[in-house]
Amino acid sequence: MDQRTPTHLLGPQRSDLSAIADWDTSNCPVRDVLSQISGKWSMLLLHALSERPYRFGELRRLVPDISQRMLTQTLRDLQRDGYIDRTVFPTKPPSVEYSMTTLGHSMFDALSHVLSWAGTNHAAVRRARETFDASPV
Amino acid sequence: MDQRTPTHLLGPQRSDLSAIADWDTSNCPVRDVLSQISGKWSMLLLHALSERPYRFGELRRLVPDISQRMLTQTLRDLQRDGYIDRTVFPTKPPSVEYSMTTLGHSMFDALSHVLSWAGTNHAAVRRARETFDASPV
DNA sequence: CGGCATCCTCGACGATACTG
DNA sequence: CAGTATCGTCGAGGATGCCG
Repeated sequence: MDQRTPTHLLGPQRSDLSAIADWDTSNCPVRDVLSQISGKWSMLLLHALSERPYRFGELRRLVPDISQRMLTQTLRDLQRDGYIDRTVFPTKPPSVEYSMTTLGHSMFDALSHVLSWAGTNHAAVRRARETFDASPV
Repeated sequence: MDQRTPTHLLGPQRSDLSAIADWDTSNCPVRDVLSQISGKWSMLLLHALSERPYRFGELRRLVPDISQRMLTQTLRDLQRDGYIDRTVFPTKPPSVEYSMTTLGHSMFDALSHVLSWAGTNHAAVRRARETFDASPV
């Protein structure tokens, strides 16, 4: 095969690129999963909830520039995919707590590789960008 | 701190969530990097090029449902960020080869953790989704 | 062959107001 | 407090045609 560790972008068991063709979002596992966590706020919320559970209002204050429409919707999507749990406490007024599931934690662990890469190599990317923009070859 | 390996979503050296506030795309390293590779076609092309270099037309045939406008643009963006190289051979008619850089390979290695997670856990996510949709609590 | 220029669609996301 | 409903914007991406 190949020694480059290029993984299952395709299917679980195929590593050839012969049939990339028919992979729209609906039948490609990778795109199906990633399309949900690549939203504007998903990673921010996942990061927060990876530390400890938060209530709706707490998350709002943590991320002041998120509209509450998107906060609601993003949390719902993350819950739908099984990454976070939503617990309602029948207090008065009601309070709702969001917490990360086991599935969510395992996903975030994988994601953290990319996040830390980004933190480490951000400068290199910015330099590459500047170089490229300087000489529009 | 914390033992959960939640990484530098924030800044290079801070692991508190106290100031998530002022992180728009422009001053958050993670979002700055990820916004470029989370495009519709970026990962597909990165995956292909992680195996071997390809020419423009080859990539078109590999991914038939990409418009050639987006192929050009995505390749340009990846080149701009330093992930791939663009080599023009002055043949007649001209041919252009795209190949992954060292930076690109190191980034793709980090990304591969997420890709393989997606491949492994796609079924679990789909099940969670069905369960959620079944009972709109 | 490997593009670039133009026009258009459509869905993600924002702003605002109202509710149990 | 934790949402839902409605309307509006804006840009990613698609379709088509031309060029060195």
